Amino acid sequence: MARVRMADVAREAGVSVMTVSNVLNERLPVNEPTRARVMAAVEALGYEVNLTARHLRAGRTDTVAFIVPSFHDYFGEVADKIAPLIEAEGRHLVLERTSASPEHEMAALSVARLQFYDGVLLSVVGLDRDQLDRVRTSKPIVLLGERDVPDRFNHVRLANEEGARLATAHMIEHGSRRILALGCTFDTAHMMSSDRRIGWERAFRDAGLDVDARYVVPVSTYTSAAARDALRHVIASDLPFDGVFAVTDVVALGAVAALAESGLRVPVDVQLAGFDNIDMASFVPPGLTSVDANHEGVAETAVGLLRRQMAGWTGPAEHVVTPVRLVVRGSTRGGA
Amino acid sequence: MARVRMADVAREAGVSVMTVSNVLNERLPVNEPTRARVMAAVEALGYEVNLTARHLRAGRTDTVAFIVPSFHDYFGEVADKIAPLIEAEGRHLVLERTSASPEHEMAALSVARLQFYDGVLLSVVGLDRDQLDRVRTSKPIVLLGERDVPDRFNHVRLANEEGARLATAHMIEHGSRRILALGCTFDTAHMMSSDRRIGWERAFRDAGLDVDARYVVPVSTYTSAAARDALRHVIASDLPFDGVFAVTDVVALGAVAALAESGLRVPVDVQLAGFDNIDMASFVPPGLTSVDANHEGVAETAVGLLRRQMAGWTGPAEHVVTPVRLVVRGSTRGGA
DNA sequence: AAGCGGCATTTTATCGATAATATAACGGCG
DNA sequence: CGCCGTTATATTATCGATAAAATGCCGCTT
Repeated sequence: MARVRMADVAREAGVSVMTVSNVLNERLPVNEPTRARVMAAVEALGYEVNLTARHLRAGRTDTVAFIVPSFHDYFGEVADKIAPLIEAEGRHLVLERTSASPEHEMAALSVARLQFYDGVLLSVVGLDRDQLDRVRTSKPIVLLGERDVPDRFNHVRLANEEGARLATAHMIEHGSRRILALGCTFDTAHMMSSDRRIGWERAFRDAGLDVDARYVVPVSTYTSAAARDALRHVIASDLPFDGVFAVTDVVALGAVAALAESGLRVPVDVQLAGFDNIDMASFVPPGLTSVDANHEGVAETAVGLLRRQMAGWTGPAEHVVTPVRLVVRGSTRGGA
Repeated sequence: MARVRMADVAREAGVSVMTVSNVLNERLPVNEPTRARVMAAVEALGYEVNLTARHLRAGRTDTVAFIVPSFHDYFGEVADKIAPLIEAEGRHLVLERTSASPEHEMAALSVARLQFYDGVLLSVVGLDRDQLDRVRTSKPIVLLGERDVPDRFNHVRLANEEGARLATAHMIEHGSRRILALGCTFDTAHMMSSDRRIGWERAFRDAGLDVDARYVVPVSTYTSAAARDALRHVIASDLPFDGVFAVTDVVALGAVAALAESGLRVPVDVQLAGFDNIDMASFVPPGLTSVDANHEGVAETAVGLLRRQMAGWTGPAEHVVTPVRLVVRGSTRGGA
């Protein structure tokens, strides 16, 4: 592969290896004629630095990893927002995935893997506070996601509860009284969906209405297919409902399918709102009302914290909750 | 970071560094008592191997890169299919992105970056045959995508023309005569959209119908937003149409939005078919007829070719065209 | 009892770069 | 004219592992 070594360039240019290194890294000044000879040799031989050797010696990779549960949908979109921010600093971004399993997440955080990167952004889904606490590394890390995390980690998360409250309150305001919390759960092991359930509950309480636990409908996975199946069951069960708060837009899309096949009209018979405001939300008729998770803001905040850590900041970690806002579209009655 | 070195473990266990290495890599046999002492020392010190040093010495990273134009939608989904196949072999998969620019793609193929990986899967979008021909490396590489590539590279691509033909013929068969080719182009610089245009044309010819170039409607980017805008223009222009073949499902989703806002009913007034069969396609009412690009098959074929190359195969490269099939749903009249 | 083969372990050399330190060349100044 | 501080380049040591060769030890053969 990198058949040409720095030593070959040095020989070709009639200088020492260090001079070549100095020319390429602009560390120590090199006289112009020498410099030109070195550059010519580099060109002639097609030399490219061995990044692995540099890494071993210099301890730097100029690479940041974004470790996600899976590559598609939400995380792919966020990754596309993060990439330019990292590249603007002259670093590379690579994605790794964990399959959302705690073992894989721990493996990704193993000292061994971390060595490859100057910094790591980790979307935590499976690990709990204790497991995270066991991660001992001085590597710059910023955690993303809804789990509870140890104080010493920088952490960026969404205002889940507030977002769910906003969406639910909006549907209550426009006449719904029996709103399913699709994909929500009472299981506090999954913070995202239980936080959003709490927001859904609060909207009811705030409106002076009762909360009915039967309206919390979990899904087996956060996919459209599982959501569609879960909602089909509800429809078949005769539990009456006139609104659906879906825990994510992907789940909401499953709901759209189940509602359509049962002849339930959106938003006339059933109002529907999702969470994340992924691209798709504006295009699925009649437009999906969704809580904008502010990907861009999350990306900027997280990268900012990571940058600070990589620059050597040693102050206390920050725990940022980025604000959300409701984007109203045709799937609720306030929409166009 | 990796503060604990193999030498520390060796000292703790009272053996040489090589013995530790042999225990961990199971290269040479080690007596059980010694082996146990080493393992105990590893545990006690929390040692983890320095992968960078191993890479430098052993020339192996056990990591494969999938280099994509962008992280979201199609590529994210394919990546999720590829990951388990790579992991099944005990390797890691990482994603890098190129922003679809030729410079970035070349940079990704630079000798320097390639060193990090044992093999590379590259989705080619921007590079032409000549540029690819300039890539000189013996690193295992498999190219994915619709560009024309030099013979020496393994290459997997979809049956674009056939897929477009299938979708268009299906709509003709069910009564459409004026079918837009949304997102298609006459510009042969973009093979994917021109190949699909050719398939669209062939369906017309096969049916004994004339091809009208006005029905080829390009989009500025392959996004739903651009597609919606392009279709709005067509609707406003009074060019009559009764079918839309969208060059991708994402483009089709934009079409769904434009049709819905103009009150055009799918499939009664306008039939619609997309390409890729992404997850979303089954859930957007009334279900999007789409050409199944057979992600799974593409992933398996590509990984198979890569595996063979990484195992040392030196025979001629293969150029595989994976078959496609039409998945009929409610957006065309043959559907449920 | 000397010699030899096999196994467990250690020694040595190396992967390809960079940080720190050393040396050579040169010009200015008293 | 010789001493000294700069500047340019070269040497040396090192990052942390692994491949290959060397050593030491044991029992077994003859």
